[in-house]
This record gives sequence, C-alpha cells and structure tokens, in this order.
Amino acid sequence: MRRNSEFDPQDFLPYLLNQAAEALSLEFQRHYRGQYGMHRTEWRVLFHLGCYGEMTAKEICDRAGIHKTKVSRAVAALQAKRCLTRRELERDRRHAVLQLTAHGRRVFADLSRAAHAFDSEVRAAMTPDEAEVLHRCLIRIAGLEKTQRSS
Amino acid sequence: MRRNSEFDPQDFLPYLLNQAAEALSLEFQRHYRGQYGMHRTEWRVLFHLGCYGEMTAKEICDRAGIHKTKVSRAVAALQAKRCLTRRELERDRRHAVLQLTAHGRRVFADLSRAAHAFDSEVRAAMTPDEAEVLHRCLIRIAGLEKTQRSS
DNA sequence: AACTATTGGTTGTAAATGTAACTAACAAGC
DNA sequence: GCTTGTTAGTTACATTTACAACCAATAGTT
Repeated sequence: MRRNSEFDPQDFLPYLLNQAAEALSLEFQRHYRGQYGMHRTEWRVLFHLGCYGEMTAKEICDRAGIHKTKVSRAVAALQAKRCLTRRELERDRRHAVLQLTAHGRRVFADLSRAAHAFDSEVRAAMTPDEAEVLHRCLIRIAGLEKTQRSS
Repeated sequence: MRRNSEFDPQDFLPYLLNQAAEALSLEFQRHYRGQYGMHRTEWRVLFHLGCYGEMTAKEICDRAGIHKTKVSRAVAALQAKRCLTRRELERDRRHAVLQLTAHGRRVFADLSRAAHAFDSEVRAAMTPDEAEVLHRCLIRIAGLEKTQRSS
C-alpha cells in the first residue's frame, strides 16, 4: 500500500487525539457501564457532583462543556438510579440543586477509585516529565485555561 | 463551591483527553461539514483513502479502528457524493477496492490543506519539544505502536 | 460434491444525540 | 399591572450510532 500524500493521519493532531481519547474511554467504560449500567454522560455528571459537591445542572454544563439536553437526560437517569436528588431553590424556582444520595456517593467512591487506578496505569506508560507536558498541552488544547486560542 | 474529593476531573486523563479531542474535532468539523456536508466518519474515510491510496473497507476499519457498519455507511455516503468508486475484485468478489474519483481527490486536497493549516495552528500553541512529547504519548495511549499496553 | 466455518460487507432496529421549539420562573421597563 | 427579554430546564423530532442478525463469497474438511 503506497503513501499518497504529504502527511500521515497520525500526524494530524485532531485525529490522533481522537484515537487516544476513544481508546481510553472505551476501556474505562466497562467500569461504569458494566457494573452500574451508566453511559458516558451519566458518569461524567456523577463525577462532577462527586468531585465538586452539589451544584445546579447549569453549572455542570458550563464546567464540563456538555450540552444541557444531555445533562438533563443524564440527571433524569441518575435520579432513576437513586444516585441523586434535586432540591428546588425557594429564591428562584428555576434552579434545582443536585446532590448525590448516600447510594450515589458510594457509587462515586467506587468508580473514583477505579478511575484513579486506571489513571495511574496509563501514566505508568510514560515518565513524570512526559505526563506533565501531556497534561499541560491537553489543558491548553481543551481551552480550559485562561489564555485561550483565537478561533 | 467546595471541593469534595481526592482528585480533580482535569487530572483524570481519559476525561481531559476527551475534552481536548472534542474541542479540536468540533472546531475542524466546520470545514468538512460546512463545505461538503460530511460527517466525521466520512471525512476519516476520505482522509485515509487520500493519504494511503486505494484500499478495501476492511483495511480502513482495521487501520482507523472504526466499526465496519460505520465505514459501510460512510462509504455509501461518499459514493453518493461522487467522491469514490468501488471496484470488485475478480479473485474474491467479497472484497471491493475503494478509490477516490477525481472529484474526491479534489475534495481531499482541499480538506487536507485545511487540516494541515489547522494542525499548524494548534501546534503553534506549544513548543516543538512539547509537540514531540505530546505526539509520542498519544501514539502510545492510542495503542498505535508495537509495544502495546496489557489490557 | 456436500457441510461447516469464516470473512467482507450490508441492513434492521433500538438506543443515543443534536437541534430547535417549548415551558416556567424571574427581571426590567413602561 | 402588563409587556418584553432572559434564563434553567424539558420535550419532540430528525439524524446518528451501536448491536445483532443477516447475506453472499470463499476456504477448509470430509
């Protein structure tokens, strides 16, 4: 099979990044999916609530960069799984603060442990220096820092 | 908002990687989507054919790690857009070799140029050293190298 | 040749997602 | 108070996707 072109897909960052992200996501999926029947967005919402404490759906959207319809459905699913409860604010009944139930916290603790282990396993494939550079670059690319790119 | 937990989502590699990949993919999408009405898988298939020359659907699946149903539909879509043709092999009529049409090659050339420019723009946000480390780590994580991780 | 297994590829269907339209609560101007 | 605008969140619908079943061609076995 001959090469045809000026550049290899593997040198194209969006492509490579996507491959790497898919590989990790698929592998970690079996934890939250296999044991708790969650999908990605549910896990992410749970994760945020677990890490940062109670917050409103809007805050999760902004913080995680997930669209509000996805969050809405994930919240409904987590509620059905008895992982979280919603508490309406008296001062503004549009908002509902989401908080994990005892069960939700247990699930989070379990998955969080698995996530930690998984993270370490991945990091073991690189030197501390590499891990540091990788982290810095990804934060920059994801636009999670202050000095954002132009477009 | 208080922190609750041992670790921050942004320190969890699958999460961070996903954020970064999403950010780039979404941004580059407007090229193939806006101008040519393609979606991600179509663009990827076109990209592979453009970079590596004609090959069978199976090869694209293996090489790109995309499921065969997705490739099958992407190929059908690209065919409808007159970007590629299929040629059945006489020696084994299960296989069909896919090749870009003249039109397909023009589209590829255009998008390839855009991809290159986009890639440079992203790389401009880091030093050459960082880019090199990033590339190496991603290849490793994506499992695209020979010395694969265990699981 | 006949029987089974495997492989490349497609299709049917149910679940997931994106987009836009919508509801309900609040806020601001008049 | 009433009208207009905005915001948090949900719902409806159309598009994508995943998963499994499927088909047709070939390979292997007897």
